[in-house]
Amino acid sequence: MPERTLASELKASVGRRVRLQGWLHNLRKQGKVNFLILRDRTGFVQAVASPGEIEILQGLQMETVLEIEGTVVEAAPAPGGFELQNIVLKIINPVTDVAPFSFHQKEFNASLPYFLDHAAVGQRFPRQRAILKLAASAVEGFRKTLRSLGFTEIFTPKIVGSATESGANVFQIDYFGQPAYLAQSPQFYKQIMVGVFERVFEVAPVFRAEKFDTARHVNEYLSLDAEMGFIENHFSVMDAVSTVIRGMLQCIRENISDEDRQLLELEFPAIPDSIPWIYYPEAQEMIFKRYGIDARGEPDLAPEHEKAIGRWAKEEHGSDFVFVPGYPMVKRPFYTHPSSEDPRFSNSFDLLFRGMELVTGGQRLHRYDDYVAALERAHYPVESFKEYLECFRFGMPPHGGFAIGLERFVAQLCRLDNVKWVTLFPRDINRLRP
RNA sequence: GGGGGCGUGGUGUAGCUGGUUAACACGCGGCCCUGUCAAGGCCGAGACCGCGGGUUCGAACCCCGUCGCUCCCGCCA
Repeated sequence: MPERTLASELKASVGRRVRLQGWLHNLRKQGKVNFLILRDRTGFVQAVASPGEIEILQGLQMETVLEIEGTVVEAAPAPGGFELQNIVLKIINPVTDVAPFSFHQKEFNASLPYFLDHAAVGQRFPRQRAILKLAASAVEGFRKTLRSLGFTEIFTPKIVGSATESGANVFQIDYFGQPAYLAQSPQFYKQIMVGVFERVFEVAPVFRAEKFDTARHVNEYLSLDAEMGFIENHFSVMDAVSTVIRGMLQCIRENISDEDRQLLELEFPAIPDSIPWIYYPEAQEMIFKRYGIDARGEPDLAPEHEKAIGRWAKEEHGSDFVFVPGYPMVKRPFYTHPSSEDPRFSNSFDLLFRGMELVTGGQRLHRYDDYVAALERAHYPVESFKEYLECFRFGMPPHGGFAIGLERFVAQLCRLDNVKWVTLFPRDINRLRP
């Protein structure tokens, strides 16, 4: 009995008797000649069968797990040019119920809520597999690029004793009788680790107890975090972000198959050698003058403003990405480093991707006294940040970092209308399962 | 915390200026077909139109309530 052959290896096995295993993806019965499509992790294989050869499938449904033994034949009319003939089928695990989806349909005709209810099966859709594979490549690119820049990967706790930023928006849990929280961000830990490795990154979920129900929020998402020491200012961090984004796109480009690329109708984004940037107040002036949207003086950008800035970047600079540095301090967390020119504004930035906020980053405070002052200004008790602040008493270099929302990156890249298509089993305001 | 939209066979939708056999596509079952590839053709099963109440001679279609889903704003990745 030959070893298992994969769909992708068919070409190399012409003329040989092979054995494939996978799922019954489709069965086109047409009398004397029938076509059976088997799906495995590498793709699809067509097998030609006589009525007698598929008799065993009587009463069975799609997604039945099968073994097909057959002879590989080069056949011009077969998809891909190769197919199996003279087959012998063996049922590995029969399916008798009708699946909630028909995966072989060209059109993806499932609504998001129905899809999510049946995501345990729905993720088998070729389109979903393509999305998830792309997400994996994005993360691989993130890791690869940062490692090449001298960053060390770290793993920080997700159960924490105090809230990172405001105290609101955290999930509280019962930790052996005392209150604990799910980490909203690895912020403190990655800063601490700058004192150890200078440059660190982490790929991990973060938890946000925000009661939002929008196409771009989920309550648990994958945050691609990085933090680096010995920087000049936030522009040093922006340079790193540019390199990382480019590395992620490059890795996706290298790994994606032509089939997946077509399936997703993937359009690689326009990313010039230097990603354009526009200062926060200038961005507000610009969208007022250019698009008549008045957000001047407002401390934050609304989605509408981000879309306008994204449009401007595309029209003026041919870029799907645009940095907006210089957000007002009032809207940024206490550890944010103020601008040396105007302390009302910060050395922090957002990166917009096709008009959506994708990355937030910036320079952090690095002197102990500055932290104490910042915490007092924000009316936070210094005491509860004591352990976090300890590292700043023993020498921290000027540093900064950023966080990329993976789901948003992939959703924007694939032009999906909701990040939940990208999130394997999304946790949202009213969905805790599957 | 505010605001909008939707809720029709298993799925995705049409019907919604009220009129009584609720339509289409996919899926499902049967039959036909020796080259399909979103196979095709014919036949068939399957929804009393989220739920409750109201208006009316008559409601999937109008009104009220309720539940569910979804999206937007606040926030943010």
